[in-house]
Amino acid sequence: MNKLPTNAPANLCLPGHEDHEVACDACGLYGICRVAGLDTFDLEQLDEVVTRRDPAPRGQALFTEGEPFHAIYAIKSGSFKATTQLDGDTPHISGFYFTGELIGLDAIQPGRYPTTVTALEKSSVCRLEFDDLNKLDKRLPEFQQALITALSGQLSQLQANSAINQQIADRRLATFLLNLSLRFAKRGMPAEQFRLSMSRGDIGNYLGLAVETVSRLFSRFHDDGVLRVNNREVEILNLDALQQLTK
Amino acid sequence: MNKLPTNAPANLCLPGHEDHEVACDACGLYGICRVAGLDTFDLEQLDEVVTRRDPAPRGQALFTEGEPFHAIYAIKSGSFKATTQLDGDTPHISGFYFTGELIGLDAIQPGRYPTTVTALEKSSVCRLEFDDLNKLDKRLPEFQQALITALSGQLSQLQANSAINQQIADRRLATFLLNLSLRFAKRGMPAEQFRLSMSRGDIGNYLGLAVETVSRLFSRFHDDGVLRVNNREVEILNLDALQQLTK
DNA sequence: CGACCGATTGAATGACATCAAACTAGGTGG
DNA sequence: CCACCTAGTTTGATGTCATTCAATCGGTCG
Repeated sequence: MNKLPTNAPANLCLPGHEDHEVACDACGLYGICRVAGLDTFDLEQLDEVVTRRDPAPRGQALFTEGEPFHAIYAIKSGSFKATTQLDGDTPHISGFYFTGELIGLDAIQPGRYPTTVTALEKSSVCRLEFDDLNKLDKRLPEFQQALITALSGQLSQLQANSAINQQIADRRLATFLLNLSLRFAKRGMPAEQFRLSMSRGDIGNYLGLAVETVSRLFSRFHDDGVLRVNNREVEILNLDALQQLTK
Repeated sequence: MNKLPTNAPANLCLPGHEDHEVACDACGLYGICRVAGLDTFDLEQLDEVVTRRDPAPRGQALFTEGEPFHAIYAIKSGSFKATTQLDGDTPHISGFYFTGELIGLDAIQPGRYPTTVTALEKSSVCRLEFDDLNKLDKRLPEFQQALITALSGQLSQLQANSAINQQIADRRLATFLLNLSLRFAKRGMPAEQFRLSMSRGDIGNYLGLAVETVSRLFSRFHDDGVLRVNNREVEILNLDALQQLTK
């Protein structure tokens, strides 16, 4: 199996028309776009496979749980949450997606989207229609290799995050914050200062903690000098201490 | 992209030399073996890509955390646990693998195995060496498609299992047991009666609960008529009640 | 400016961890 | 084959920590 070069020459595949957008070479679809022939600035070929959508406002759903799979998405700007409505109960948040990350890979095999994915803020995405992939023809193996890379990466990241099952609330929130920090850094954003696009309620739901507990933990981390927290603005002041909490 | 037929004609790829082994058409590697040309009983071609290993005794490691990725494995018989040794702390169990399932898919992208995987009982595996895949040549796209299917399936299953983060212990254990039941059923084994190959300690570690709590829950489920529990032997008596507990 | 939603903080209840001890099963060696 | 030993499991009593209920504060939008 051919290995995909991890550091290929940077090349824009689509011009950004929005501020704070991730450049294509820092995007989870990059390897895929590149393979699809989108690294040459040929808009005609481009439109056949990847389409750029109008920005989605906060709360808008990209797709809904149970909907037939048709496309995967890459986030150009903004962020999303994935929820499952297990029966008539309150929905459960199974994950968050940020700028540069891929959405929908977990829908390929089941053939249906297992979650509803909604925008946490005004967000824009690139959309890769799966039915159009036959147009790739000879480049299919390369494309598949890029897809396998992305899939395996998501799988390992999800596994690594399973320490979040730990019983102590400190540990869960610390793990969560470090995970966010790592993902931001991976896309070239500051690792130690960021804005949470999700509410305390969302964080609590995701971590299996009460809203009040999350709030209290933020306050305690703040008082202990680990974080500087101002509403949704977070700055990591003591990285070591935060990492120590995850152990 | 070509769709892989989900119900292909059954064909053994390797003769079982051990009791209780899963048949190849119920194995996670089946789609992959089939594509690799192993559905014809050609042992010479077979040996180039998939190798059958001697049964591993309980406690033996298939590979170790951090080891360079070289192969994926399919379980012919037995079961395994995946652990991460986060720093010098006690190891954390991130998942279990059972007969017919694939191990190592999460190592492709990082290029290293993110966990140590050890046998919970005497177990045998088929091993697919990744370096040998160039021998597949023209069948590579088919193989890749099978791999993508397997990866996406694992990803969606892992996501679906995230409800295990919920705070109530009842819910966690019920979710865990139903997940096991589903996975056994998928391989043609009885869904309502099975033997746990892992200890109470392992279950507690995985779910983020104390051993004593796990034991108490089993006792309570037993007393409530939801389960019949005798040491590691489990029988689900009231499926509805168990499903109700997960909500 | 007032209403509403999200975030914070306090006090009381309840659930799970911890400590401790008895019991069981499986395996080993005499 | 049996006695023993060890690891695993179960059960009880106590303490701790997170949830729950409740009230207040702050920011945003109409």
